[in-house]
Amino acid sequence: MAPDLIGCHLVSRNGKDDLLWGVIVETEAYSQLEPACHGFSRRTSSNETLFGEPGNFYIYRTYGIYHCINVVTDKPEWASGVLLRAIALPNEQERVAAGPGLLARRFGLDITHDRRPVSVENGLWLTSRSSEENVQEIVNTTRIGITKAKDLPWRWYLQKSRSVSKRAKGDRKPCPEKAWRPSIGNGP
DNA sequence: TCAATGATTAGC
DNA sequence: CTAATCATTGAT
Repeated sequence: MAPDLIGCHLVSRNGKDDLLWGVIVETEAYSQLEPACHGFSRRTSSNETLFGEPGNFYIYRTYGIYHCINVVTDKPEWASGVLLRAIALPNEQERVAAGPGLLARRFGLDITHDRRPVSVENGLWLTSRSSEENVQEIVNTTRIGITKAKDLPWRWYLQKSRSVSKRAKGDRKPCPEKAWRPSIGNGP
């Protein structure tokens, strides 16, 4: 799911003529089976969404000040999701959505949006990838900003995008192509 | 109840 | 490199 979401759009409708959208250019995968995932430890009220229905947004507060946006990807009881790390806005002049915290801030999303469905009705949804050529430029590396399960190659980003998160560029070597598809499962 | 930490970012 | 800042977690 994580590489598949690269090139897709995140769209937010705040009013009749108020549409905010951008191209997802950086994602990370998290699975219940590995300790970096919020669903690795026992099910609690705070990670409940991750254990719930797929197709919902899992949004949590991090480091006291920011929020991170995830898409729940597995069936109930199978906690796994995709973290949206960076989005390229159309006509982008600045790095406004480069990094998960900045992304959430730019789209005005916080804990009150947690567990809402990915849907037009909800005013927040995803679209299909605009073109196949984007896929050719996807880079696969290990994940960022975690201390556990550092070696899993579960981060993807568009090479050409200026909007990947700050630590994303330079400091990580691309992983072998065969690592694109996780070798371990996405659930128990 | 308390101390430590974190899927972050900005600033030096 | 560290501060900011607070929900969550695990130990006491």
